[in-house]
Amino acid sequence: MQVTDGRSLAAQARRAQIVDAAIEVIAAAGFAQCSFGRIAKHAGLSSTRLISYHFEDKNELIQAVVDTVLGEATRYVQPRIAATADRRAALAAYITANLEFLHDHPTRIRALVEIFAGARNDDRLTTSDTPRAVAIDFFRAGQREGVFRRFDPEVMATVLRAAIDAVAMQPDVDHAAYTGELVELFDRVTRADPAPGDAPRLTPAGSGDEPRHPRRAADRGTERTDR
Amino acid sequence: MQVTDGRSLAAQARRAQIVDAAIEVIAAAGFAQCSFGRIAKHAGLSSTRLISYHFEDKNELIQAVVDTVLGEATRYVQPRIAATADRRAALAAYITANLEFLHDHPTRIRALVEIFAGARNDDRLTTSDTPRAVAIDFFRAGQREGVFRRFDPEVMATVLRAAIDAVAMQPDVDHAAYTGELVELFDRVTRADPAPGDAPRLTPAGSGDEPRHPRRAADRGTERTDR
Amino acid sequence: MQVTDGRSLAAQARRAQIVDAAIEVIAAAGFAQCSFGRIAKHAGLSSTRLISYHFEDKNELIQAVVDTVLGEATRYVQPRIAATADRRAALAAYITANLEFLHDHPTRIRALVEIFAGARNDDRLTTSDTPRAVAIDFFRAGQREGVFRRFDPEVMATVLRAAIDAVAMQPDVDHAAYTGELVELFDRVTRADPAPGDAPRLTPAGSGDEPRHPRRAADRGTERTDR
Amino acid sequence: MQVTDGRSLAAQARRAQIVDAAIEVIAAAGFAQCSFGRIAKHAGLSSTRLISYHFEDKNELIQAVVDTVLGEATRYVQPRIAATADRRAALAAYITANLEFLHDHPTRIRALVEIFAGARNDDRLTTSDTPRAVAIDFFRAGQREGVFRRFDPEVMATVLRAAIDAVAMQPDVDHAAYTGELVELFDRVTRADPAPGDAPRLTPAGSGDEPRHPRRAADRGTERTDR
DNA sequence: AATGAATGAGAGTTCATTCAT
DNA sequence: GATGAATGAACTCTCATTCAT
Repeated sequence: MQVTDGRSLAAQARRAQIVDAAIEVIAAAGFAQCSFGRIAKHAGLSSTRLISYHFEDKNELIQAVVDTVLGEATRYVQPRIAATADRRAALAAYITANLEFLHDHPTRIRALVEIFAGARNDDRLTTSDTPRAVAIDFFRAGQREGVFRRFDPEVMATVLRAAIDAVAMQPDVDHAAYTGELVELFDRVTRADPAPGDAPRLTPAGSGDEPRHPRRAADRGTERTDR
Repeated sequence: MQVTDGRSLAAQARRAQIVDAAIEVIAAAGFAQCSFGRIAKHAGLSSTRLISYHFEDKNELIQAVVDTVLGEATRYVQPRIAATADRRAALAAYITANLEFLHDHPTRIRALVEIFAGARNDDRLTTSDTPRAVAIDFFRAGQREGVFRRFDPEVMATVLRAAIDAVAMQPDVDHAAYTGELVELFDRVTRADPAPGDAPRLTPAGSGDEPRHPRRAADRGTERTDR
Repeated sequence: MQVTDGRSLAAQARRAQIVDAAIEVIAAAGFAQCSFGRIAKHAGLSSTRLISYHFEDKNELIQAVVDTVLGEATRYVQPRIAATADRRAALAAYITANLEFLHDHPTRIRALVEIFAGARNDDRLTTSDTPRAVAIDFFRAGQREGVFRRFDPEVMATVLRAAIDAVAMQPDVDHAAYTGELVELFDRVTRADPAPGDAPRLTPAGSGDEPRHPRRAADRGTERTDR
Repeated sequence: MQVTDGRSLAAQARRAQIVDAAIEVIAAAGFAQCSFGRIAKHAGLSSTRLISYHFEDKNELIQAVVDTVLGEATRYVQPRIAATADRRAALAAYITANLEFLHDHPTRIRALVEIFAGARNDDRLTTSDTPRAVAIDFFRAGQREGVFRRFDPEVMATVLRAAIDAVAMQPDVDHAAYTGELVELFDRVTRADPAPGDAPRLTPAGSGDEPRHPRRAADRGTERTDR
């Protein structure tokens, strides 16, 4: 009976199975319809009792879904941002990676958005270090460096997250097209106004042209996390 | 028993009362918690029977909520758009009016967003002439006129609506600040790139400077509706 | 649809039926076993839903049981006390009437005692004007009049109520014997010590010998209520 | 693995730990809420399995609680009674010792009372030699000796136990005051009526004045046990 | 136009217990 | 001696809806 995080391997596997079933139910039928009964049926469990055995209550299950998907997304996005060399490339990479992950795992992200849309404050979901907060810090840093123009970082973060989340709920999406458009859009709207006769255009994410304001090591920690 | 739309005045008043109660419940507790029981209690009705008496089923009630709020918003926004003289001013007016209405009637818009976030396709909500569709047409027209640059109108419409709806769910919002930021943001990102030595900047909504491409009458009908 | 207390006659009858069934279940099986399911089965109802239709929740049902039985007991005991002419006779009448009611309606009182023994403070049972409080006031008044000796009224009230309630839970009780014994016991222990050469003995309740300290009208209100 | 009563020392310790946890849960939350789950959580056990491992079923656990507390109380009370020289002093000592133990171990006695109030006959609690039975024998013996007047020993025993148990459930009790009052009360109500010109008053427990009817050795065994 | 009464289905949660090891 | 996994039954409560007036 090997134990890793205070739970046996068997228990971890069961929890993962239940979490996966919950994700699929939420993505397919919505947060409101995500009952233990539906999850049990979807996962092929004999009774709902197995769910309440492995999770303290429904909140803990939903929290596990959030933590799982958020963790997966972070592990996907973070290295791609770390690989960039400047703010504008990092912003492009952030959008690109988010939409790629969303393209590869549409149900998981849709479940996440459903939960955030459907859960109330009294459900006590803990989303420490929310993606929006991370984005705000990122924009602030870029403004200090002079890479970004003077906009309200909170507003911009709200719009950025709203735009990405909206894609998750859109039924038939051309992800490549959306990616290009959003990268262009947010580059246009964040970059510092060029000095006359100087018009650097952002090339698509990953092209790796030299940044004018290379990111300092000190900033690295800030944008590691994403939604 | 005077009749206007197939319903007596008394019945219309009752329906309005119930719709208002539903709006308040949804805005306060979320779409998921919006049961007949809650609505009845909130409205001070002795039983839920009164609700199912005036509405065929829950879908019809929710549909009535959507139609009511959407109608109110349209009647608020549309004249403010019609009063503008060019596309860019119209876009600014659209954003401004939306956020103004949202500021004046936060619960009503929040209820709307909750419904759209929480309702599923199988709930058969008919949102003919959706705000997003209107926005798409608007952007297309602006591109034909040469006022807007070449972006994907569907993506832009998605982002525009997502940004506005996000404000509705934000807890403590400085509406004036958000308005200014969003107007600036969407002007920046939609306007055609200036020819060299030519840089018209959008002045705040309502300033009424002469448009370069006056809107044609033929377009008028299209953007009348909003969210 | 005649209405008396905000409820139709039919609803009142249903509630009474359910309350009666609850009383019988509690008396027979204990407070802990008093589930909606048991009550429904005992009352011959098709589902528990009928119970939760007529009562807001389980607390309200239990509260209704308490109010019902307490009301019945009060209506039985109070006139018998009012008919007495002095404190000592009133005390005897109080005990006698309590045990008589208990003899005639053993299940109802047993249900009451079960509830008070089994319910916790967080169940929010409101027993304003508790029998113990009434007894305390009664003893205090008797002491002021000089009829009762100097004992702690709170302790005496606790013992008096405990003694009566204990009878309710005793399986095979000779009520007549218990009545005589308790009357004698509490008379002995409460009456003022006689002056030398003066030994008034209490004759059994209802014998109607002249009291030394006739109760004043002003006191009448105090001992109206019983458990 | 040393064995004393058919169980190893380790097993005995575990059982004692579980019994203690059960006592605390019952005293704090009531008999109805005393589930294996609550006990396990309170005792810091990882699962309820440990409880059902050490106890055949719930009845055995509750029986163990009763035996434990009853044994403790007996070991506390019995010597204090044995140290007295006559019936009336013994009665005073009985009350005094009971309330002292109750004062020192309020949760344990409260748990006991909760169990007796909440448990049903079908729970098969064996309380051989119940405190009430002991008290009956005690009163009978005192009557034979002429120390106690002619009352019904069963009624008196019921009242005595009810009075003591009631103190256990009273929230904020002045134990010293209650002790004095109860001693005085039960002395008054049990003692033989004095012959004219002869008025022996009971002095507080332990004063050790010579009894008129010294207890015979044959009675000693009877009143050893208490509740 | 309005209402009371009733209902079956399903929600999450708790329960003591059994089967393994 | 101790434990994890699993389970069926029962719990209170909420749901939208139907049948009567």
